[in-house]
Amino acid sequence: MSVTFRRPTRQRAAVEALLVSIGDFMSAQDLHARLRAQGQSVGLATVYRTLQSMAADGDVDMMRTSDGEAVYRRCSNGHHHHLVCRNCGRTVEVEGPAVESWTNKISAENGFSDVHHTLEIFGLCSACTP
Amino acid sequence: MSVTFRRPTRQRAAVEALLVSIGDFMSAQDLHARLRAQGQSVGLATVYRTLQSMAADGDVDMMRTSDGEAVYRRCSNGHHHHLVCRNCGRTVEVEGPAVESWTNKISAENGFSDVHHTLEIFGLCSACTP
DNA sequence: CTATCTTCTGACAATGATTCTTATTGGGAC
DNA sequence: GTCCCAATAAGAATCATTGTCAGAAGATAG
Ligand SMILES: [Zn+2]
Ligand SMILES: [Zn+2]
Ligand SMILES: [Zn+2]
Ligand SMILES: [Zn+2]
Repeated sequence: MSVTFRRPTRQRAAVEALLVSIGDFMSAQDLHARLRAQGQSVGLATVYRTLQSMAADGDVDMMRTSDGEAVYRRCSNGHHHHLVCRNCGRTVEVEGPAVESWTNKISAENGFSDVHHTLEIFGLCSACTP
Repeated sequence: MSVTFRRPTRQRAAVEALLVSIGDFMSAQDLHARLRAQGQSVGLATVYRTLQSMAADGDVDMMRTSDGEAVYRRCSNGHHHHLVCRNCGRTVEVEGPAVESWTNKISAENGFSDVHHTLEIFGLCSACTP
């Protein structure tokens, strides 16, 4: 597992700190706007590059909203999935050993190797259920 | 189950026929280019609208590639997922009753209602394994 | 500390998928 | 045929994301 070295820079620290303080999924555009709003000057391209590297290093989790926009969140380590409220955006991390073994089994049965998967559940949380 | 009525138009028929003949995932842009190439004149926006309505009606299946582009495929009916070769694009439809019940259970446990989910598995098919 | 090498950054241009706008067309019910 | 309204075409507009490239700032050796 080669985790490329990253230089500790003001910008990287700012993005990470903001993600920690937010604790929820947020798009690169939003993060950039918030950094601007709090006076921190960080370029938009830098926010994108930083998030991509953090995601590659496994420091943040990336998912795509239903309309294709990438959103990032500071996550607990380890493989997991999300249960997302499509109304208020509240997110719950979930784990499913059964799902993991199923994907492995189905992959092997079909001769696929080096697999990974994406799984997201969308619905209405209790607070948003009418 | 309200399935809105759709007018049978030349364009809609052309998109559907092409999807059937291809039998694989394809982006709106690609479909449009192919229609053009075979002499059929169909507007790009029309291809988008048609695909969206077909997806809404459950006539085609939509998924997003890792870079966020939407791709569509004429699929067998019923809920299922895909095992996709990240090298050659070969796709296998898979079903997982265990996964379905797991998502329902986990949703209920967390007070979520009206849920749906996305699940895709990516890997290397046997032909593409080195 | 200074020189130097390398990576990171910022401003802005460029890309590319998707949607919007508006005038026009063509199913389909009568 | 005639009328109504959804469907379409063409192109402009939107908007997230990426590319460019010169300059800034860590790291490292001397
Ligand atoms: Zn909610
Ligand atoms: Zn998983
Ligand atoms: Zn393959
Ligand atoms: Zn499913």
